[in-house]
Amino acid sequence: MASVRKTDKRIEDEALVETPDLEEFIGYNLKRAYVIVQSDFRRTLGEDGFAPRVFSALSLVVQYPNVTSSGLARMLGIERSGLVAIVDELEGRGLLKRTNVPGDRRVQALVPTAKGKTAYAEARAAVRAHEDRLLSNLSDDEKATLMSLLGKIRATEA
Amino acid sequence: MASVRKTDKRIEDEALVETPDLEEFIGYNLKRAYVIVQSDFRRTLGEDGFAPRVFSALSLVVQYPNVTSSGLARMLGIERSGLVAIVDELEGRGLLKRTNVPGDRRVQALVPTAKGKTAYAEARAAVRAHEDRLLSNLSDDEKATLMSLLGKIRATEA
DNA sequence: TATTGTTATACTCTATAACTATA
DNA sequence: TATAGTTATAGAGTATAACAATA
Repeated sequence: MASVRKTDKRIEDEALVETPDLEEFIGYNLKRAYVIVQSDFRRTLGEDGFAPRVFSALSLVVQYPNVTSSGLARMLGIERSGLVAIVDELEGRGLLKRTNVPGDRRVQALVPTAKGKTAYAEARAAVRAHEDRLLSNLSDDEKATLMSLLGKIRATEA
Repeated sequence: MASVRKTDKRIEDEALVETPDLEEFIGYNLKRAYVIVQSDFRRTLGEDGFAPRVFSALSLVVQYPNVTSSGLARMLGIERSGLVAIVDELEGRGLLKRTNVPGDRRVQALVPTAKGKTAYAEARAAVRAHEDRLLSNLSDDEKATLMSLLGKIRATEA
């Protein structure tokens, strides 16, 4: 039964190690924290809500109208082949349109629709609410410090 | 050509937005930072090195000898079915052994081999070197602050 | 030659559900 | 009934390589 386990050899061994090595690594802590935030994001936005990467893409399209898929890929730090499914989903939902660019027929400018702008404003509010609620045990100062330190890590990127 | 792009409409639009909404979200910054650290981890440990989750599992097996797969799953926050491939790899490399536990024949205690302990010590040193190098633009104080803030996020977990 | 968007493909990580052998 | 380990399976997310159209 379960109560026996609390006193058996395996758990006694655990008690001998105060802090596992693992907890000393930034990478491990970063991942565990990221998983928590991401899964709360998905839970909050729900089945029919945006996945994080789709939300990110929509955000950039609304803020940078006429951005291209390749531009989006660069900003998001992923390969441009990965943008196809994301843009397909957003276009399929009627939130943006692929439009031709006069002067370069290779390129498709991504333009948010009115519906897309509205949907983004609502989703942004939902995401803000999710982070405010989930991270309510961090003060505004702590959040700002965290952002700044994460920014320092991001600044190491090649 | 590329130089034209710097003055076309798409990039002019970008200049109008100082800071994209995206950058205000903890989740987004957490993910970007995590991707950087994780990919440097993999690059540093190399083709035949441990993947992050395999390193994590080995670390816990070395520090908690006789831990079970289910125990590992709980500590790592993943489903126990996911441990099978990880433990298979570590056992296949001769770094741990699945051993029977007298008194409960359902359970397999995971015991690190001598080779496993050595391999872990070396990998741990490599991971520490990777983080020290990658995060050299953060002071020790900043790293400690970051850990503490990530710990606050982890503390929100159900 | 180089770039854009795209397709095909594969790999990693993870989850869910069900099975078996035990308890 | 419940738990440990396992299998089968599926779904994200991502990458690489190649292609057609265009520059």
